[in-house]
Amino acid sequence: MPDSPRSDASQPQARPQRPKAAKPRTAAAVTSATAAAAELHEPILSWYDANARVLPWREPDAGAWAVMVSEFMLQQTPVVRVLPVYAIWMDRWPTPKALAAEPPGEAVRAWGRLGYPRRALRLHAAARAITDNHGGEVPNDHADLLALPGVGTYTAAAIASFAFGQRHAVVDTNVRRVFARALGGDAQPSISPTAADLRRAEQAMPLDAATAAKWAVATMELGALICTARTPKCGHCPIVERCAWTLAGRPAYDGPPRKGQTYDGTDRQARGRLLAVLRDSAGPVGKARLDRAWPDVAQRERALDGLVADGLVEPLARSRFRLPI
DNA sequence: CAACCGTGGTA
DNA sequence: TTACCAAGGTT
Repeated sequence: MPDSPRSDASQPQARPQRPKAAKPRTAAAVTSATAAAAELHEPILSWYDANARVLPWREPDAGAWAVMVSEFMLQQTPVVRVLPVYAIWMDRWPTPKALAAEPPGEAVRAWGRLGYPRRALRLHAAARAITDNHGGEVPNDHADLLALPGVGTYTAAAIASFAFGQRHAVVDTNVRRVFARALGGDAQPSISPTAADLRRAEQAMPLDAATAAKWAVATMELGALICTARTPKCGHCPIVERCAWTLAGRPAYDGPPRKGQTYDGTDRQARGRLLAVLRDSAGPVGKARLDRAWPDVAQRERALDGLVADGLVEPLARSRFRLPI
């Protein structure tokens, strides 16, 4: 069932071949990296048992759809803001079929102010794909998951791991940061995910599928609660004694500057304002209403065109607009 | 592959 | 107050 490469140190010859020509690595180096990571397993798994947050999508009876919905909502959005929207969403659409039966605009409306509303559109499209191609059941195969709209490397691995107990490297920003510090000795991970991040996570995984699945959620939780980006709570960290960054004296971040994302006055903000008008209106809206939502004409038109092109807004006759049906 | 895509909380 | 950050994906 698990389709991730196995790293069986007892059989160096059987090292998984990597089609994309990674740097050649000796069996000894692989064994060494795996062994170092293995010492982190017990402390992190025990810490998770004692400190995991109670979240609705982690309940034993939550199901794969619950996991999938939560993963979409949690893409770039904090847990506390997801919780209320998630509850309403699951109450209204407890299955992929239920969501698939509604127009995409209803998904966009229910998405509320979670941000990145294209995620709502993609989740709706994924629900229809699941209904059409998978009998209404969230697929358990990694490749099938990856083929769904809005499901990338991380989300496919997360659903396969959290919902189906499979062995996959689940590499999000939390995990990248935990490993960058504990194994790499760096204050922060690289700006964007790298192949090295994935390789490191694969080597660090426990071999047993069930343990690997728990390891995946545990390392994420550690990054979310203890090994945080700004002021990590190293005093409460279960692996502080083995953390390469701590052992190095916690040197400051010295990499390239992180891209500061401004928001005020951007097209993104303009799109958000326009879409908010449509979300808050039961039916179609006249152009004049949208004109009032953003002062700059050129930017407003560009934003509206973009929303229409993305399928988030549907143009009607006589300069009227609505959420897509 | 760099740029784009929302929103709100916090140090 | 400004800047950074939050369970990424797509083009």
